[in-house]
Parts: sequence; structure tokens; C-alpha cells
Amino acid sequence: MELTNESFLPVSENQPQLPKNDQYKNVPHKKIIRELGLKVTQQRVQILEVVRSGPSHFTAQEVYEIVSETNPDIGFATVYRFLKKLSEQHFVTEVRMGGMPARYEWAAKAHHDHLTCTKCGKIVEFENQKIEDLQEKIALRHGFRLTHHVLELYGVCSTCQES
Amino acid sequence: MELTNESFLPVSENQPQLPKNDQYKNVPHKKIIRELGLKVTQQRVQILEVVRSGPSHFTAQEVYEIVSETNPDIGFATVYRFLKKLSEQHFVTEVRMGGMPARYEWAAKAHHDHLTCTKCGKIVEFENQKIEDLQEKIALRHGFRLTHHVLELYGVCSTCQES
DNA sequence: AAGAAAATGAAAATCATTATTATTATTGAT
DNA sequence: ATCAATAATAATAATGATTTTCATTTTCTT
Repeated sequence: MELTNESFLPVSENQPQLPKNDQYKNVPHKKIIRELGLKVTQQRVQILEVVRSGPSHFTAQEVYEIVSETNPDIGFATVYRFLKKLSEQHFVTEVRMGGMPARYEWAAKAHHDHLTCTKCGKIVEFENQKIEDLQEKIALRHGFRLTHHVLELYGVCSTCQES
Repeated sequence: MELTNESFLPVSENQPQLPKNDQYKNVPHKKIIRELGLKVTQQRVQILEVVRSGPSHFTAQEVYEIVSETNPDIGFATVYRFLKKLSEQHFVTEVRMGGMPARYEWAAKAHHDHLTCTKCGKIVEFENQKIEDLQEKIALRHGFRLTHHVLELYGVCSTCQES
């Protein structure tokens, strides 16, 4: 496979469609990969491109399929390994539920939590500073230094309540 | 295998060692199984006995091993299937992390959340009514009827911070 | 007690995740 | 720019948790 530095990324590399409040908004993929202490490879850049500009909640399989359109030679394990690295260092958040494959989400943007409808799967994102503050307090009270958290609310959305 | 109704449960069936605030404290295992819409079997009663009086965070494997001491003929799938039923109806909470086996917890007791040390795995339980209230508010604001939630805080405990 | 329906145990099947390995690509020093 | 050292890759295979299958047994109703 022969790809020049320019050719493999149809979309601009340095300004992916990230949420406005992403603290890494203007940081190129390559820089992030280096911050992780990893070598910059085409595959990783391509994966980051999808992760940072694609849908907000994705499985490794989904990322793999999207990247495959650009680079049919990429391996699933490569995607998986890299997502794991990203989540270890909290660049992405990993959420596991039921027997489902893990879902990932670019986490460097402003933090938020999820409200999920158990009937239709609809996901609403929300943020609540009061809850965040209370969490900090609780952690401190128990002598913990907080690194991250998972808050997932489950319920039935208004549409599904009608049936 | 022949077991009478009396013999397979060395510990009293109707008053397991449950937390004081368990809303099902005085409800016999059998009644709970019926509430689930399931038939009452020895196996399910035995599993409930372990789930309700055993350790607070357990894997299916752990329950299986404990029940096996009483009933060596029980199958792992039976334990697994029943725990799944229990979690579907929120009698137990299922938490999955990393590639680890799912951990379950009797959930009918007073609700609480977890603060987990990512270094040593120590788990601290806490409850915070303010957070619960805020969650309700958020759900209502989005038109959801809340059924349950998962709040897991991760950090480093005081002991591990020293190293 | 008898029949219909559900549950069980054992095993096989599935699926997500991780490890292995031979090959290829990246990096930093020349 | 080129080279050697090192890391990353793709393709498997391996692992391990979870789920399904199915022949048999048990429960629940009548």
C-alpha cells in the first residue's frame, strides 16, 4: 500500500469536526498520538480521524468499518488496541453494558454523562456541574483522588412511554 | 439428587443476613422468585440464599462455587441465567468493567453507588441523596421516567497515593 | 396423580477480547 | 536521504466470558 502523507486523509487533518468545547480542538491527531507515547502511524491517524469527527458513541467494530472504507487493509486488532490505549489515558471513555461490545466516546471534549432509553436506545447527553462537585466531595471524604467516573441514567423516554 | 424442602438450606431461609435497609428484608426467597414470574426451584432458592446473604460484590463464578458446596449438581448456566433474570428486573445490579467477568450485587437494599480504586481494586460504597435528586430532575427535564442508574467513581485511594 | 409448561445440566456455540508471530513501517542518528 | 533499532501491523489463533441448544427432569395447575 502506497499512500503519501496527503492522500490518505480526505478530510482536513488538523481541524476535525469536534465539539466546540473540546479542549484538544486544535491539536492535530499526530500530536495526540505522541502525547500517548506512541509512534505515529497512518492507521492511528486514520482511527483518530474517525473517533474525533465521527459519531459520538461508537464500537470498535464501527470504527473499524468506517476506517476500512479509507484503508481496506487495516486490521481490527489495530483499532481495538489503539482504542484501548486511548481509553487507558482517558482520551476516550469506554462504557460496557450487558453483553454488548464496549462503546467508546471521544472524552477530551467537555465532560458529560448519558441518559439512555432502555426501550429505543435513544441517548441524551447532559452535564451537571452540581453532580460533578458532589462527586469530588465524596471522593475527598474517602481520601480518594478522583480520576474519572461513569454516570449512566436509564429510563423510558417520552415517546416510548406512550406505547 | 434428593433433597427435602428442609435439608438444602442450612441457614434460615426467611431471614437471610441482609442489610438493615433492604426493602425486601423480610421477603422469602420463594416470594421473590414468584415476583420475577419464574417457577420456584431448589436451585433458584439456593442461588438467592447466596446472593442475599453472601458477599456484596460477586461474580457468577463465585456464586456458582458457593452454591456448589451445598448442591454439587448445579450447573453454571443455571446460576448465570438466573442472575441475568435478576438483573433484568433490577433485583441485582450488574457492573461490567474491562474484560472482567460481570460483578453482581443485591440491589434491593438501600441504593448506593461505588467509589473504586483503580490501583488496588478497593471498593467503597456511598450514597448521596442530593445526587439522586439531581438525577431525577435531569431525567424529568428530558421527559424520561427513570428506572435505574449506574454511578461509578474511579480514583486512587489514600493508601495507593503514597506509593 | 397426570399433563403442559418451564427449568435444568452438560455441552457446544458465540462473541468479545487478547496474544502470537512473521512482516512492514517509523524514528532518530548518521 | 539512508540505516539500524525498535515498534506497529495484519492475520491468525487463542482465550474466556456469555449464551444457546437439547434431551431430561421438575414444577405447577387441575
